[in-house]
Amino acid sequence: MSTPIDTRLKLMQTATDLIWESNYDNVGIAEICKQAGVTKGAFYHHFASKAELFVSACANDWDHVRVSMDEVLSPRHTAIQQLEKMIGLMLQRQKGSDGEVHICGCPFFTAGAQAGCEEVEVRSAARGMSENGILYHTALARNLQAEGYLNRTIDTAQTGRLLFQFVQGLLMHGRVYQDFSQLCQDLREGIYRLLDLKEEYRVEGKTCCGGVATCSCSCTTQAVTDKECCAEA
Amino acid sequence: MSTPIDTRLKLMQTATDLIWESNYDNVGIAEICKQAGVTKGAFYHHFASKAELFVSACANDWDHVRVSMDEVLSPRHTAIQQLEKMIGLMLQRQKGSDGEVHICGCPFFTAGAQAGCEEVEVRSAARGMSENGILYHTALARNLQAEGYLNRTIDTAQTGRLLFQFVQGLLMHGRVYQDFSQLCQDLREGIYRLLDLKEEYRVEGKTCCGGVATCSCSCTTQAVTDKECCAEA
DNA sequence: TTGACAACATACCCTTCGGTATGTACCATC
DNA sequence: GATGGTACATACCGAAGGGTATGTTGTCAA
Repeated sequence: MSTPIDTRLKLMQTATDLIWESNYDNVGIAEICKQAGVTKGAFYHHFASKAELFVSACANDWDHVRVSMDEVLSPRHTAIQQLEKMIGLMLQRQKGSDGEVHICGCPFFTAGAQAGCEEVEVRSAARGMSENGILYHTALARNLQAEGYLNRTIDTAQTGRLLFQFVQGLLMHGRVYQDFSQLCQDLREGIYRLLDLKEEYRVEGKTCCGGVATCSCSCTTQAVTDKECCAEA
Repeated sequence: MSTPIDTRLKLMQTATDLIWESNYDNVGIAEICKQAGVTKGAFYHHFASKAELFVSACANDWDHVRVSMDEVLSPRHTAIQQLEKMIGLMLQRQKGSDGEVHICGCPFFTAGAQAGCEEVEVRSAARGMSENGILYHTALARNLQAEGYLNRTIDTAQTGRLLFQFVQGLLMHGRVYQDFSQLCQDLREGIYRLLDLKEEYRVEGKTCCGGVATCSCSCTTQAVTDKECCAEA
């Protein structure tokens, strides 16, 4: 027997999944309810509106992502390890729970861009997610800078923005083309260039995730370097 | 008295404007007709569906943009002039006809990302627009490489993709934050880093378009360098 | 003059969607 | 065992959206 908490979580999770694969406007409450196996009555018992569901789903998703991100940026790792882990995390997110690759970008950022000029709550939530992302990218840039991995002194706040913006554009592009191999290569190359990472710390993207549509390697959050990640190759 | 061609053009132009400021799903045929000053009967006389209008509007918009882009990449200009002109063109596009700044990104790329997994015609048209954009960015990278403006030898096709993806991500971000000054700075800095442009050819973004919400300088397609652009400052 | 066709205009249809109103099963508390 | 609140389920509503059916007007060739 499911508890009210279960129902609420199931709705948020289902909404995240469906919106991720499509978009906020395209996903109806009816479909969310159907996929979640609950009725509209249950939905409106837990959420005042579709927008409120979205905001809650954002918060819920971020709660999970934040844990991974905090682990990635843990002081236990060197900055270069943090970078590799961050890249692994981004790629990992584009895989479904079944391991199949489906590049959908970030569900909430995408939705924020989608929502046009209306629905302030939705835009505000998406904006908050962006700010979170930029914060972590900025911290990563700062760490890399401090530990001497970069060729020149950079404005870390700006670099955080540049990294975030690039990654979002990349994922949007990947969403259209669904070429995971190219995504892997471009992600690495773009990040390296935006950071101006010293040559000796760069890893050739081509050696990793060389599959065309599905990725057979294990770029999980556990992977530290590309070589470790693709140790079996 | 307006001709049928006028009506058709007006519908495409209005659709472009409205979709640019909102998104494909959010803009209804009724509103497009209302803004264009025609009736639904006229609309469906010229277009079989909303999707067909979108595809036609894409083609129409690209016809205009292509002319500017060809001028920018004309062999009459040095590669560094081409780069500066390209940057100017991108920023120029974020201004309305009244000169007021409203960062909306690229209407068609955005729509492509928005359309979720449905509406193949729309996705296909948006994809075509991306390919056009990448083509021109690749050519620019090739020219810069050939004329010795870059620090290292790069894969120009990949660099074209990276530039395009970054710019799209940047504009999406700008769409949310509407900070034109930051957009100018980040656009320059990101492009310079992705290209690894030699230091002496880099222009400080801060000196240009320093306004917060509105840009008083004349970063038109005519501007060649930042200094020329902001000559009056 | 008339037939035909392009170029609309008006009214209407059907589906979908977000949201609501109301009913009900269950469970704890007094 | 009556009461009340939580957690739903069912049925329904009004608006909006894409699309259609049909009527009207102007033009032009035969």
